[in-house]
Amino acid sequence: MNDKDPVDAIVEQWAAVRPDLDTAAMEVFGRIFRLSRAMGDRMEKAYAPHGISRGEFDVLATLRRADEPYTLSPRELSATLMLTTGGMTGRLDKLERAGLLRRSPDPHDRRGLQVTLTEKGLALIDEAVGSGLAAQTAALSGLDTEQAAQLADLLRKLLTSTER
Amino acid sequence: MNDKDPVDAIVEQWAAVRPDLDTAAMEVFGRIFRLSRAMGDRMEKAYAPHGISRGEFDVLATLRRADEPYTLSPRELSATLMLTTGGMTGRLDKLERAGLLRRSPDPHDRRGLQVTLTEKGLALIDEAVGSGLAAQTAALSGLDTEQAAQLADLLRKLLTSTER
DNA sequence: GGTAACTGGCTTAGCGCTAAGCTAGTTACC
DNA sequence: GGTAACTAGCTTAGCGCTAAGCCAGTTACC
Repeated sequence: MNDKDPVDAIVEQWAAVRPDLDTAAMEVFGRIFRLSRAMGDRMEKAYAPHGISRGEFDVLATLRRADEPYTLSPRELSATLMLTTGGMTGRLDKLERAGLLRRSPDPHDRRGLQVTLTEKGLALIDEAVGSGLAAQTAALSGLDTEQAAQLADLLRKLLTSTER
Repeated sequence: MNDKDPVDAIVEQWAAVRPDLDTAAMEVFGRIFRLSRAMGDRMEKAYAPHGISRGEFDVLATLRRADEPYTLSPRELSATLMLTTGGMTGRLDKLERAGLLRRSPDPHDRRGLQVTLTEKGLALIDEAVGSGLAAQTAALSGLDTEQAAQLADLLRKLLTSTER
């Protein structure tokens, strides 16, 4: 079963002091937690040279995926990024100050805003997304193509079954 | 290939606006990020009835796994939990105030401390760990035993190849 | 045995988030 | 057409973390 990893060590410790526990699920989620944290740190480092944080990347990337004219409302952004509106206000403030996006009034609803990528924001995200994907691809290189596909499939199954 | 999930949707959007990008690694890490966040929220809810947060659970669980006499130094705790010493000071303060652990001087090193689980802390963690594992087991129930084992194996491989 | 480098735990400032509440503007309904 | 319920975005207080720096105590080395 390959080398032991930190999660195996924890599972063994539990087995020693609490042999009654069923730790099977920990073998999956314990690793997901650790991978998420480790990879999150790497993404942060991958984006840092572009002058943005991971959270800010997510905002720019969401606008980029919206395609021309790269416009969404703060509400749409906070919904897709699972962020409170207060948190989104802060991110937009920083990105607007950096000249990467622009807030303008929504012509159809005077309560609302339109958030649009600037030229500078578009150029930056188009570079940064490459750095991020490269970091992820490198981290995945320990698995061959078939294993990676199998892993993605199992994770999709777990995600859809969990999100309900 | 099963149902589409949110990560599939994002991958498709990227393919539409930036068909040059290789998004294969995103299929793995995008799901790991989402699962980690969703499951993290659930763990928080699983521990809340016991009056502790997830971070506090981790401290108590690490002491519990240390076995009798359930004692470690703040330094050891912050190292295994990948936390700065400042962050650990805060967690220990809260848990000590709640009577779940005790700080006492290290007899061999007057700079150091020994952190020990109290009776109350031991009783609490022994209950809470069951709630946490139950939540994880429930979340994993969408996969059969073989799929779960296969997923755990692939994640172990990814984790060990990544942590270097 | 005295000094320099290091280590353990704590404190502080700063960051990014949430939860709750606010105001301005919109929708539904009688 | 007037009121009640709702919605968009922002503000504030509070939380938990990190990074940096501090002091007391320990180790290494000449």
